[in-house]
Amino acid sequence: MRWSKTFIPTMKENPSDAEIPSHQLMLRAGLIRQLMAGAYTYLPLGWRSVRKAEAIVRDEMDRAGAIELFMPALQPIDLFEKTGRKEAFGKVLINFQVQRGDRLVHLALGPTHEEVVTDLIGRHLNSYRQLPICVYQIQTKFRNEERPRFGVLRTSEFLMKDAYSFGTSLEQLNEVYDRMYHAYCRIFARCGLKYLPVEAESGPIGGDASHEFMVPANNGEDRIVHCPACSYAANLERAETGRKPAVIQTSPTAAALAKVSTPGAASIEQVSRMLKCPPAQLIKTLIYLADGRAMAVLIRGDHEANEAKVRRALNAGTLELADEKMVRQVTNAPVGFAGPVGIKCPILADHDVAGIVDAVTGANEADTHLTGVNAGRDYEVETTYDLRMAQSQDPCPRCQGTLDLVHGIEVGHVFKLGTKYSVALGAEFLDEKEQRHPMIMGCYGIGINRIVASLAETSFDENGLIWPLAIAPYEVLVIPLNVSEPETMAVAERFYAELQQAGVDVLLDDRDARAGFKFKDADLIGIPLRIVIGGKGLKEGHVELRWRWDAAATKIPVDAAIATVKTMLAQRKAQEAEKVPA
RNA sequence: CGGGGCGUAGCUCAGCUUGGCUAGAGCGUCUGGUUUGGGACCAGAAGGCCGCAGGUUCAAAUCCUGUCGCCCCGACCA
Repeated sequence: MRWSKTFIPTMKENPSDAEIPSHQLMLRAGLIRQLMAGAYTYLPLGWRSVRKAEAIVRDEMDRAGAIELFMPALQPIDLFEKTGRKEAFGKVLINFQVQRGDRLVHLALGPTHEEVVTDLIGRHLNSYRQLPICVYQIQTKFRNEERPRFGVLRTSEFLMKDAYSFGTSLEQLNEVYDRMYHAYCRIFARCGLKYLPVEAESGPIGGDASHEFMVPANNGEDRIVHCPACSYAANLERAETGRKPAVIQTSPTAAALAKVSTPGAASIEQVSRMLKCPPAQLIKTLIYLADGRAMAVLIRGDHEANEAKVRRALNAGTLELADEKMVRQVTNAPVGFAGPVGIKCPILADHDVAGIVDAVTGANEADTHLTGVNAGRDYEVETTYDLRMAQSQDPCPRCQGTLDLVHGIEVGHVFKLGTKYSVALGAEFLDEKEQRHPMIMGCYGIGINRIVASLAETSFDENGLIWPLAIAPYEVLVIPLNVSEPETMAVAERFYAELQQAGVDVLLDDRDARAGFKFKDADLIGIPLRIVIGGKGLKEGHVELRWRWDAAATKIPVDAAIATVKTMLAQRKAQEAEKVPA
């Protein structure tokens, strides 16, 4: 492509409403333009990168045995009512009524396609002989994001690869799941991303039923813990810690229990300020309803409870914070003054709670707290549990290492669904014994735009983007220094034609602009290999080749240049391919 | 949905506090010339419903009310 014939609106200055690198660079490099909050146009350069990511995803899905199809974004609302997801999605589901003849049709724009695909497969596949099957599509999804942000990272309309597997058994599910997991590793590696598969909340099936694929990035919205020693990784909701149950014994130096008046101080922060003690000295007493029964959960004041862990520790089906009435019932006090001493419900304590000497807790009495509270003496717990969110520096649950807390961008998710949708929509099969069973499903998503955005977010320098060969809009950029010099242009045109013939994605900067100007643009849009033609170099018979990530260019004789470029590209591709798991 | 910020030229922003002549600058664009290896220089030009609506006033980019949009923090995110 000739630069003068395409559309690459680069910008020297940062638009004021872009704050994170990927957003700024994608705008400045002419990859995207915003239409409204949460909706972006992909300009020619950006779209080429998206298409390359899409091609890699498609290639690997096919390789993993998934079958491509294409479902409508328009869906009847009834399907979402049948699965209960109209309520579950709430306002996120874009849906509306349209007039059709004399009636109204209620439609939704697909936020994902479990309903449609389950309905489809359930209608047409009925026998265990036809299973397992895994289908996928690459398609625009719609979600009315409450708060779109970070440029293209969180939008209301986005390109997603979504795959769905249907099988007759958990074994079949696990087999597809593993294949998808492996395909995902290959996809992200081929895209040149540094990625981390992390354990995620797994819903009804339990176990290792869900993994998110994360790209570590400072501006990522998700938080993940990661052990550099053993590569354990999990998202924050899921992350275990390697802390051990505390030995419950009262310190010999323990102070006496004392009541203090704390009028109006109902939060950790208020109490800590009023009593001039650090939050870590306080015990947060949260009253939960576990399957309808009240339960006091003790967490150190500076920590955050993890409800999923509490639910697992209790083996409870449902867990919710108790309302004010229930809190009054078990504590005889308004919300904010609960404590373990004398409380009228069972107690569940986090590991870090029992070791606090002379803790401060609510006194189960309005406007009053207790000091000198010690486990074993003032309240009883048999053992302690891992009930809080993991933190940086926590011990690793799998090895002797310590955990890091990093931010990440979720680019993919594999999930064992089970039978939730097949039961709701009647997708059943007959087994060998002519018995009817719901199909066992898995779903597997990849945010295509996020692949491109997370590269932009993690691969750049002060001059602009740095694309890996696999996702770069063009592989090679040919820059004639001076387009009005016939000798220069003759070489540039020849290179351009020969590279095109060789199947190389090449962009020719044929603009009549100064060299420095072209160099700045070249660095900004980040094409991996740059060929500079003209000036003294050409008179001496050579051109310059430079990788975007290298500091200096190499001089190559004009006649050897094309062969060298081909070799360099081949070598680089081989290098990038080395990182892809077999 | 709670909190905060911002809407003036394609982009970045000044002007608004304390109302007053024809609304400014830099970058970009166009024309001509000089230049030509890291976003050049000179001369000239075009480009504005000062987000929108209403109000106050002799007079509004500026003050008031409403509204729309965008950004950020938080809540939310199968």
